[in-house]
Amino acid sequence: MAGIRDTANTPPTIYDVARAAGLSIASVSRVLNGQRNPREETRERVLQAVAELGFAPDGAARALSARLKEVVGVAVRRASLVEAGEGVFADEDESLQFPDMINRGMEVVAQRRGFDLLIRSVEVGDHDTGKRILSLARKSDGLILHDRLLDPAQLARLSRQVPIVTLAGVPTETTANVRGDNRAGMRDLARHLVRDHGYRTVAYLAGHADSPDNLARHETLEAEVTAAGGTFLAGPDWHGNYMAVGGARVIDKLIDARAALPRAIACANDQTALGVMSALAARGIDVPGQVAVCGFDDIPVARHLRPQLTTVRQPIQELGATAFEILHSMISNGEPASREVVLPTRLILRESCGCPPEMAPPAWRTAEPVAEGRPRP
Amino acid sequence: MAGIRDTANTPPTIYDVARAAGLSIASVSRVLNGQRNPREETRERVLQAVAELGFAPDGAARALSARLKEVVGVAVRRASLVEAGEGVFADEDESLQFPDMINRGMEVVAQRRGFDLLIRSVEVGDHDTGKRILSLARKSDGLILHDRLLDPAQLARLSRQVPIVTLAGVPTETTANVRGDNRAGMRDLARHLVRDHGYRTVAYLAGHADSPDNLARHETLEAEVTAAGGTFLAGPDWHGNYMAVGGARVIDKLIDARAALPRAIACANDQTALGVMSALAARGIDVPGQVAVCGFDDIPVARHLRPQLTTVRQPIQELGATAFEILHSMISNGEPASREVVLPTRLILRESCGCPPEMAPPAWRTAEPVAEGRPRP
DNA sequence: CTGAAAGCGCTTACAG
DNA sequence: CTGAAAGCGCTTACAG
Repeated sequence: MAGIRDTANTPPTIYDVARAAGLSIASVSRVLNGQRNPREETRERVLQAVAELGFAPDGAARALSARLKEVVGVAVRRASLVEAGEGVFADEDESLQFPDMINRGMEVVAQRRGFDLLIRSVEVGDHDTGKRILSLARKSDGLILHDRLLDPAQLARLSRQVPIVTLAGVPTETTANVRGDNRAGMRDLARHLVRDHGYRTVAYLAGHADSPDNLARHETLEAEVTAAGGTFLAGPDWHGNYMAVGGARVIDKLIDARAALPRAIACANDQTALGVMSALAARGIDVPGQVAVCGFDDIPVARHLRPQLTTVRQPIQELGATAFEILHSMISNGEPASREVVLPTRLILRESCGCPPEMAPPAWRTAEPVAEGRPRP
Repeated sequence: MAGIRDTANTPPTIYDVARAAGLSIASVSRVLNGQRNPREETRERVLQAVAELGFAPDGAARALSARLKEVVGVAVRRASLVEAGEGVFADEDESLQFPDMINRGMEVVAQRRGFDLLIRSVEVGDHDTGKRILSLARKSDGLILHDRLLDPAQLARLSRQVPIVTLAGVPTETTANVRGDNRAGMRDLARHLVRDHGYRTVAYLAGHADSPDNLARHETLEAEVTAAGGTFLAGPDWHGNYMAVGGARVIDKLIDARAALPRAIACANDQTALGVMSALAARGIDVPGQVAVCGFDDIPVARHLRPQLTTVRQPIQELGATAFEILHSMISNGEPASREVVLPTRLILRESCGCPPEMAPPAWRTAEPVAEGRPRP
């Protein structure tokens, strides 16, 4: 009962402040929120009482009364056990750098507006996914959804009640979407592989089948490769899940089945490429000598892999920052500043496609890396 | 005014449910919270109304009334511009894998208890750091603090009002701390470098000076190296900041000053080692041939670096999970299940210390990696 | 077992 | 400019 923390030592309320300042709670509230213009003396007395008591308003009470929580709910997909591999504590995939960096981008701009991020992971396919997202929504002023967490009907229903921005979806009548320019990015990559390196057989190792980004990357790569007269590989044998294990599994199966590998593999994202390179290395297959491997995203590890990963850079933190800003506009104005935002991507050539090693220091050591971003045949 | 979202289409309240079910709001609340045992018919009517309306209780109202927000505030340190380097959008350091993985570990166990994480970054040294953390506390039921965010006096004061668990501090009368076993981990690493590899000069590239973890690692390394008759280097020239830029800067300065480099450098954490290896590579210095480099943490990228990074593994996600569980015990019982938890660490030998390449597949592809964790001279 | 009412700690019209 | 009062949407004694 007598805990360490003095149970009587509960945080002060606005009533305590009012009493200490000899004023009403209304005056305290006004001073604290900068409403009207209180007399200088009133101001000072309030501020002094606040400082002495160490007062800060209770978030719940404030939210209930002001009808604003200053909280944005962020739902991230948690890999089901089936996807992540059996019995393995998949450290590697638990480190989803892409979503983590997006969240960081959101957080930075959220601070400026006085908002915080309420993070919740949801296991997709769970029958109560809808409920889990709804309850997250009721703890926040709006939602940012990573991945495809809800089916279109659920999304349509929920988005009529609460502002929602998606990060891996498509704009709808009631939701906004933020993404990178998949087609431009994949087009640049495809042309580099086919024209600059002359690869004739190129495969696409897919991400989630229900992901519009995945679809766009797939279609663009296919179009470019076939337009150039090359052979394009994709389909059931090439289905990954945006995670390293997914990429590794595809390669393992292919090799076990003694299938011929393509000259180049473009992966749905960097995490997948990481798994692919690892699986190839385990079989003694040289990258890029025998098989070239490329990713998408340019997560920070990409340049530290062996070989360094050629990829398409997305402005990851800006993706998050933009998603927050759009959501914020929906929360404050009732409608989004924009219904769809597409951020530019950029081809980053490193070793894994067959280009020479990158000699420049990593990007974080120089203002503008010189060796990156220009095609080197 | 007429936004896309029907402004009238506001989420249903418990009154709407009560009306639809022909019952009082008290009954609705009881059914929803499983209090007492309502009549079966009552239950059903409520549940049906809830489903039809898509009702979920407002988080703020629930929190205010129940005196429980089911939210845990997580404060992470944001690098100041000075630390992160001038004018650089430090992507690399913005991807702080260690804290992100800790948060993920917290999040997973938090879900089981119905809690969510409210994430806020705070710039340390900011004069209003205390206020920022206080206001975060008032939006949550308790706080988990990464890094040293508050000075002891601030911490003591705040922790009397709200449950706090630290992750890089020391236990106090009112707070609990969770950490890895720094001494055991560093001792194993030190002995490996000195005894197995026979290195005679070893430096410690420090993290934040105010970090107890940093201090313990420093002291242990120094004790082991000198006990073995080796030369130990540390001090002002070797001050990093737990980030890649910090490690790189130390190396750059040393080389610019034409200082002799030690045979081995043990870094305060992996992120620092990453910067060190990058700086050495840029100067054409071979790792581990000329200088051995080791880290601490074993973040997921460590095994993908070039050379693969030898390091001390901390159970990163368990660190987060444990911090949450302790905090939860403080929230529900008024006092912590334990005031200090020390989790075991484990030496992971890879290439950067001079050991042969790791041939086993990465940990996430096997249940228990065979080639790791045993000293190989 | 159920309902009417109080109360959680704020903000904000409404008077004065 | 300031205060008394209502109200935000719930939960929970308290009656019945």
